[in-house]
Amino acid sequence: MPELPEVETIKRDLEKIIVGKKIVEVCVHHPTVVREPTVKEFKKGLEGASIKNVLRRAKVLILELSNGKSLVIHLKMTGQLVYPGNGEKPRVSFNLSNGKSLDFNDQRLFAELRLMDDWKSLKFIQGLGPEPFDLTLDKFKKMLENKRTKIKPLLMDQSFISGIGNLYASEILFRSKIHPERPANSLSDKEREGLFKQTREVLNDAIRYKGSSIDDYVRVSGGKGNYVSQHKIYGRQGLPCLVCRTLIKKINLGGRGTYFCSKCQR
DNA sequence: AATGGGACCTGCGCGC
DNA sequence: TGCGCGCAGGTCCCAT
Repeated sequence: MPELPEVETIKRDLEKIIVGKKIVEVCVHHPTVVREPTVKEFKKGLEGASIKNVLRRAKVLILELSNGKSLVIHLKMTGQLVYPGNGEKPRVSFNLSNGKSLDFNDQRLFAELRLMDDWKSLKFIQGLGPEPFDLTLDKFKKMLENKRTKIKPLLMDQSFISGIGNLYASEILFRSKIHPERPANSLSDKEREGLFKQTREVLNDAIRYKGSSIDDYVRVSGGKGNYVSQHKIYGRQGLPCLVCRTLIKKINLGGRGTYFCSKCQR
């Protein structure tokens, strides 16, 4: 579930809290989440290092360490980073020199932790499309040309544009008044411009509200993100559209729940 | 090339 | 009350 706004929120929270702190001990309670290298090497490479810098690329968090290595964290759907640890048994805990711990939780064990020499060499990172905020309108328009794919799965395609997932794709398309099944290359100039604008606006607003706390997403403090109060379409199937009162539909698109208003979105 | 499905997981809510 | 099932979605992988 954590998409760009949630991961960006965690990044900004972490930046304030853990930069400059030293990791004294790493406890791996569930080895499944450590994907690279071995658990032993993972611990060895982290213990004694301090955190120099926190970065975000797409939905991925990167903690750059004083020893030149990087801790790469993909939260997937249910991953959480909580500081200070709240006593619930985490999958992995990073004990810091101040006696507190940064806890990594992940109910469904989809998340991935990696300790790497060069995070940019990770295949997933290499395959990523541009960050939404790095794009210009012209570039974005060109990207949509010759794409016959349905627009919603395309927005969620990380090799096309990075950071947008199921929730924000629905919100962006509703506000752009574009039907999620429209072929990308069928969008008019005006629609492409609107889509570009709404993409930035929705993601920016969501960051301002500190993300959407549905399912497992919490901030590093354990607090919630408040963008759910601004949702107009996601999760509202059967309820009246906030603009025209038409009942909101839910369909399956690319295996994902897709919410839209059949009157507002054409 | 694009699309569809299954796999990975677990907890929750639903129907019976 | 309890059980089994489907669903939730990020990403990879395979088949068509």
